[in-house]
Amino acid sequence: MAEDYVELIAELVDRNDEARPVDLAERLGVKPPTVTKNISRLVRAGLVRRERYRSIFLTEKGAALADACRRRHRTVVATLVALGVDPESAERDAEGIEHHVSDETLEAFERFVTSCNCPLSGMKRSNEM
Amino acid sequence: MAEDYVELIAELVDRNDEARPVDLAERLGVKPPTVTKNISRLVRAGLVRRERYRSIFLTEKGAALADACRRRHRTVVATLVALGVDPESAERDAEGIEHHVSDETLEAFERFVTSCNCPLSGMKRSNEM
DNA sequence: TTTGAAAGTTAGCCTTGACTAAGTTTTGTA
DNA sequence: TACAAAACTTAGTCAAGGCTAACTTTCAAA
Repeated sequence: MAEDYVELIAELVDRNDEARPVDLAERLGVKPPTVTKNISRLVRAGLVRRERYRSIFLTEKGAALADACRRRHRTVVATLVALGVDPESAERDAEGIEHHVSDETLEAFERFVTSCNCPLSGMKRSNEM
Repeated sequence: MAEDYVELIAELVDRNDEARPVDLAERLGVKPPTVTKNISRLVRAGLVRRERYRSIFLTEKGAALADACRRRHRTVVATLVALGVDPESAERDAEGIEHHVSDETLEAFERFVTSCNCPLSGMKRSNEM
């Protein structure tokens, strides 16, 4: 849960200079009270800071986690695409897959996408039957 | 949850001709009461049948789900290995990843592992730097 | 054949992550 | 500037999935 939240908060702050609970709720497909409750957990975990009725921002620790998550997310998406998955499905599946990718597997993914010199469509052509 | 259970029940029945709660608990890393409760949910879902104090077996519906899960599991593991992940990590990561692999992504994985004619070590050699 | 240990179940509790309903604060606009 | 709508929070509920403690059933060995 924490990973999805900090990843999205980082994205929203990048884009809008703030992360509002209402936008988090919309993007995560949950209702605002759920966001309030989960943000409280992230505050307790030292990942975000917040003032009541105000937007949410990452702490340094939260920002570090978000960076790692976003990097891993991009690697998973790139790997799926390189394997021939269309970008929309890749994006959707990566959302779930990324939380189960160990450091070791992530490194293998990185080696793989780096070794294909075709950043977006990947090895598609050479893997098709 | 259901997928992990039916997959494991199928494996245990294959190996021992029955799936005992105590073995399920051990393999899933949970306590026996947790298994009892979850098996009740699977009975409600029509995936397994059970008599009190007896072993657990899959219904036809459960067996079909188990087959699909085991096939998908093998494909995910094979894909990770082909990507250069060592077999132990691949097995571990697949356990979590498999639940987030859509049909479309699964097909891409199948095309990929089929296109490498090296079933176990995969494209490792050609992907190494 | 009895009996004790192993296996299984029940009851009750906890946390997580979702929800609705209802209240409070903020904010844009008339 | 006042006030209605939007945003946010609080309170209370629920299901899933975990646990321990305590009870019942099964089974094997003496």
